[in-house]
Amino acid sequence: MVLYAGQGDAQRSMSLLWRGPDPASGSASDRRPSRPGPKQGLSVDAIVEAAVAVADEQGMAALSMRAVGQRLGRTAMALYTYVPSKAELIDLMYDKVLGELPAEHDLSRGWRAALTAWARETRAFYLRHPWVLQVSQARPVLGPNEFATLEALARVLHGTGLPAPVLRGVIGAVAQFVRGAAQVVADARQAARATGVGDEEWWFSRSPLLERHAPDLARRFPLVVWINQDDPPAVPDADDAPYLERDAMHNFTVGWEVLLDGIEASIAKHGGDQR
Amino acid sequence: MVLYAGQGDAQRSMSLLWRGPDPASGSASDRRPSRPGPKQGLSVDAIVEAAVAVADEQGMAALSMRAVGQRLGRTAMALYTYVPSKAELIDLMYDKVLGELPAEHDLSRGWRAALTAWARETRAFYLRHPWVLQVSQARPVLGPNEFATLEALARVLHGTGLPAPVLRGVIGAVAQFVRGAAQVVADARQAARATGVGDEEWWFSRSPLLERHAPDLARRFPLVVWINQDDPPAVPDADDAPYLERDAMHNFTVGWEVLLDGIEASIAKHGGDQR
DNA sequence: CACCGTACTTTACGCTGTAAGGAGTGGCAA
DNA sequence: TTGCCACTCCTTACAGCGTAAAGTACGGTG
Repeated sequence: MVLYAGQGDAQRSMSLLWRGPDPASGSASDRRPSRPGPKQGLSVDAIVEAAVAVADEQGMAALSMRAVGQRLGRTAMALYTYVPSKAELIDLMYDKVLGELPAEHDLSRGWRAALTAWARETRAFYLRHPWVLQVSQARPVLGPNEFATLEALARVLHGTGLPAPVLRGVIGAVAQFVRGAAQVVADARQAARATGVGDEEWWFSRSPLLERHAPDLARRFPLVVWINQDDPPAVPDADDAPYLERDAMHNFTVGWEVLLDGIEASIAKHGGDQR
Repeated sequence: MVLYAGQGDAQRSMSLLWRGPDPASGSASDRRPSRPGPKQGLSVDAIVEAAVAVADEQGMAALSMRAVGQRLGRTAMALYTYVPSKAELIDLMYDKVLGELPAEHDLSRGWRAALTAWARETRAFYLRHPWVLQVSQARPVLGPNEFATLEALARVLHGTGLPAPVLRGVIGAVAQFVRGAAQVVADARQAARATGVGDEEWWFSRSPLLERHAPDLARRFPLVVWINQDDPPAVPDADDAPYLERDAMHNFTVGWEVLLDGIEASIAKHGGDQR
């Protein structure tokens, strides 16, 4: 078996992700208690925390090594003493914030209620840390909190008695739905902040232009017009939310109901042997 | 009503998106038939086509004005004669490739079959142009093909008789599911190409490290282990597909079934008055 | 006290989108 | 025919990015 590139970095990456509690600084495993030279003024934890703050406040695009360094009163290059590269820093950020999600859910009122609570928490989490949505889904980070959140979701659905391969598909669908729904809202907020133009004003400025360039819209795309014929019914949680967000909240609740009913049908089909 | 920034660009953007057939070059509306100065060596269409080619071949990250210019034998700045900025170019790319999607679907065998055909086509489309997944969802481009694809999807589901607000939610869920499922595969391919490490080798290099740093995985996260206990059943379309992609295909079919059953339940609830 | 490993800094490279200004082309009015 | 000038396309420039390379200053250990 030939070993490919990325192996050395994987070493560093794994020990950073799984490093134990951090008494003062550095990682517990590869750090001698005393060493020559100046004292360490930073720590991996401090750097990750600062990076999360930058990303939360200014978005993933503004997350630069220089920006993180500046927040800590250092240059960009100082960070490379603690973290091998920006990619590993993002992995650490990702696994750290995943720790905010609860590991347990109340199953006493059935899986539908528990899964809905999970969805609401996860949605709120994504909107609190919208940059998480830009972390690639392709290869898992394999950090402790990533495993913990997956375990928590699996625990909610395990009681349905669905066989493992089906459960994998259901978990994927559910996770993707919440992620996608949050993405739309996060993108909209990002756009509003980046351009300084809110959704409502944006639409008011586009609408007459569309009318001019495509006056026959209603004839060419009758169903698009029909679908948007009326405002969404009020949604309890989002009375004060701006334009697009109220719409997004409505779509979220409708789509979520569809998904839950679909899971119910799947349980009926594949035999839920437990309650 | 105060008009905000972005208005002037919106003008240009709209006339580029909705410009009629392109006899030789330039846009039909704001281009006089003859003009002083050197002949135009490029055209908006040629630039958009070249940009799509670059993005298809090298990914969104490699799409630079210099790269597009080079493919056309010009410098980056030459493009600015035809296109106001990179943002508008991406809008044009997006609306152009959306034109590849079919506008009609065979409804003779019911909405389930038609919607499934739609999903397969859309998934294949995303994998053909993975960069499309990185175009922001927040604010629609309002181009002709964007309307056309939405109309096509609405037409498939209109026959269910679902009321408009519910249909909006269903359309959103369906579109998000396909987009998310394609995203995972696209990200994986991108990662494999960028790092030169395939999924299988990647896992083989990570697995022993994980074992070393977290030897109690099975005890801490029993359901994560249980869920992945066995290989996914073979899926017809993806026998030759690599590792992760076969898994992704399985999840896609399972999740899709869940979604279809959920829509069925929604029709039963909200009264499908048509067939 | 000298040594030398360490924390951190400065400098540098090639990349990005695009503003600014310059060069050469060619239709049209004088 | 000449000169104008709108036009296409070019070169140059700037501030920003991740990070390699080299330099500086600190301080525990021989």
